[in-house]
Amino acid sequence: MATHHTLHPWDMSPAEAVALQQELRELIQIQPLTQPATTIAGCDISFNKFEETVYAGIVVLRLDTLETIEEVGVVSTATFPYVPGLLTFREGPALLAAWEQLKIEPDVVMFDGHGIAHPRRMGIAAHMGLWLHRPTFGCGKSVLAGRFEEPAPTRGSWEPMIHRSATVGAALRTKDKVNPVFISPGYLIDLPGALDLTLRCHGGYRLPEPTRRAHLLVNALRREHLAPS
DNA sequence: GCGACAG
DNA sequence: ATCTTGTCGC
Repeated sequence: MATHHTLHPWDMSPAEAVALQQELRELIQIQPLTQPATTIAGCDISFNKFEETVYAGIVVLRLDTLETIEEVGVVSTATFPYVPGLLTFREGPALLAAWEQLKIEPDVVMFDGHGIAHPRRMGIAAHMGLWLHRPTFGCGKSVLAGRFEEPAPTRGSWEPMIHRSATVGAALRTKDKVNPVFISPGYLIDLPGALDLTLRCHGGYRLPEPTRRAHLLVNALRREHLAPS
């Protein structure tokens, strides 16, 4: 099964988490993929409002056929609250637990959230890349940091996301006339590479298949947990 | 000081 | 994120 080494503890205050992100940002490497990817994983979390139980899931698919080749789900407990900019501290631990259950080691990982399109360049995709030692990028449904111009209405059109004079991601139209998604590299991949993979994962919906299937998986896991059959 | 603020 | 049905537009 997939493994990872301990990078840092998770039990800390929001202020300490911010300080840790400032240290970790120095480790981020944005560069073209060094190996062509064959498999891609999508990660997501689901939970009931006001409850601490979280359902984390990862779906692995082949990039050429978009066929699902593995999926794992775990039930865990979140201790950290949701704080904009500190999402990793709430969802990261559960996702790592799910990762440990994988038999396949995905070539690249897509997250529901941002990579370096973050106030401190340490969105969940960037942060998890450091833990997984693997190319990662984020596909968010809304913006956390940065500004952008509206991309043309046709699928494939995109406009850069600018934050403090730097291009940190892109607003990408994954389907004609639907709101764009926000793609940003996290680790060991660059923006062109992340955009290419996202478009290759099109299954007819606004959200790319890895993240979309992971979302369906964790919601199913949560509901069967409430109503066991 | 005020507004913004991934999931 | 989650709670939820129908409905307007392409």
